[in-house]
Amino acid sequence: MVDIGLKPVEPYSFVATTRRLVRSEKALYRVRDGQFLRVLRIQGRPIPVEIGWESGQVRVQTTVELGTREREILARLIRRMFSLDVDLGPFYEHMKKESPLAPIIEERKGLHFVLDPSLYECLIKTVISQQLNLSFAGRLVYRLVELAGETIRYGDEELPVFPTPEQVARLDYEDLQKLQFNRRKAEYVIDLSRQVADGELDLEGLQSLSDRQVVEKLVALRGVGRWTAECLLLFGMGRPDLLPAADIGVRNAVKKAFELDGQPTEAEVREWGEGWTPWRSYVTFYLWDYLTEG
DNA sequence: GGCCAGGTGATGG
DNA sequence: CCATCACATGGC
Repeated sequence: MVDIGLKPVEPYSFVATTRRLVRSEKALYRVRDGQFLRVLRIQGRPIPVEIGWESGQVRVQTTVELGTREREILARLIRRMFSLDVDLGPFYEHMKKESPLAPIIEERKGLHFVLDPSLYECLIKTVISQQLNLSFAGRLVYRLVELAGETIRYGDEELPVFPTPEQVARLDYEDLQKLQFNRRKAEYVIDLSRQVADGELDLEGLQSLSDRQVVEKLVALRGVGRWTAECLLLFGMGRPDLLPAADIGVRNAVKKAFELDGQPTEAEVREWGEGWTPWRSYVTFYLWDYLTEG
């Protein structure tokens, strides 16, 4: 039995931060009266975890017995995933005179990233999402999880576990084509998983590199372009200053916020974004939220 | 029915 | 080097 309270750096809004999970992460997060339920791997062992908010803290619970070391790892993972140590004060200060973004940002005070628990999971989900509308992409992720991952029982629920690289590496391209992946995407997902499983691709080793070095390493992989590399830096690593300027969502959000007639080009978005340094990831994230949540 | 989705690599000039 | 294209499917 584990019950941990984790205090975030203020300002922090749990409701705003987890809203995205309800909408587009249904494959892996179950919602039960304001609480989130998902399986996290702690030292390779799948642990079902309940995550909620109580009196100013993130409350993490599981009925599974954990040792001291495992509890520490779990606490650290949750702190990283929910960005509990990120101080957004300087971001709000930096953006408060940026018209017309300031009010959009102000409305979302306390909204933080929710990072994926592993870079592998982030990479696979991002590759699957390439060029697809979010709802179809989410369905493909869920089908992959169902096909390749295991499930574990927690109370009266059967919970999906995101597959390991080894589990996906064992699939054939045709298995994913049957799930309505296009041929090339099936190849990307399986080939990348095989490289991770074989130890050719050390994703966690990227953590020590600069943004530029990470992009350089990742775009060398088949199926990974600049957009995917930047998303990994954003949603896998929580790096604060990435601007996926070619991204259709960012461009549509800029169009909406600045009331432009047409979609801005990648170069135009980059030019505007220069003033947002060193917080461009958070601007991106707030723009996506603005676009999807109004 | 056509066009676009939180792109990418293959192809052909 | 740059423009164009296919890719699976769903939503509008």
